[in-house]
Amino acid sequence: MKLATWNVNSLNVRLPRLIAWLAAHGPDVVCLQETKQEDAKFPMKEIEAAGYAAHVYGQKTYNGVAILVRAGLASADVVTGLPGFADEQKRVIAATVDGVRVVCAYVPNGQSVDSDKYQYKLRWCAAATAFLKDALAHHRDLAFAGDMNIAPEPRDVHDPALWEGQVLFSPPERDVFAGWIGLGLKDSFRLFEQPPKTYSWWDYRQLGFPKNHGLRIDHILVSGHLAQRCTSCTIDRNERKGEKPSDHAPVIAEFGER
DNA sequence: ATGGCAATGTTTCATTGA
Repeated sequence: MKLATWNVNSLNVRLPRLIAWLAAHGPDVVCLQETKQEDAKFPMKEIEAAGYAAHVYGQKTYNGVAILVRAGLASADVVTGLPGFADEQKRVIAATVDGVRVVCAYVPNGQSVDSDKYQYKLRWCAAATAFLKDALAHHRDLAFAGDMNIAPEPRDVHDPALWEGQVLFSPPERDVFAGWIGLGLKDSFRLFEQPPKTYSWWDYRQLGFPKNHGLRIDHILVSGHLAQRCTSCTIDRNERKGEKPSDHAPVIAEFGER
């Protein structure tokens, strides 16, 4: 199984790139974030024509998530939102695909550590941790994939001294990520040797990408059991190039047969 | 080959992102 996560920063704008990317990579499951469109406007026909079914949980302008599943693969038990956490913002969708519980998340950005949005981020993350703990108790094979808006370690930040204490790289956020690892989840990217200075997001401004001023904030975390059959995890930085790229690159993990 | 914000919605600027 090949599973990807990609913050597309508007599915409407990124649809041509997504369709081409699906054809080029042939993933089995794709977790999308920041689709920014209501479910009624989701391009179901185009996605189906590309060979995928879709579970969607969208809203206009902000947020919105979806899980694409390659045609022929069964999926079940779709859940949206974090149970018990009332939230106007549509940030989570989960489904079981080919025996793997796939949790697709768009973690709040937080804006800055002194903002209300940062407090919301931390509350949201606490609810996510509880949700994951419960899900792990029920699913041996689980993948938690998405835009986590947290760079877990200094090596995931182009300039750790500059970013220290800032939103996306503050100690409380890193503690949240460490807590997910504490649940038994593994960062699939770190299961393998990786090129240094590999990131998943680059600011559109200030030559962020050409200077590789990036952060690794998009992740595929996997349960211990699923980690055992993980054979690769890569970030497709090519997708950050060219016409109208998202500011995020896709992350792709592959898993061997059960 | 990768380039100096982008996307959205009330536009013609404000808000958000990270």
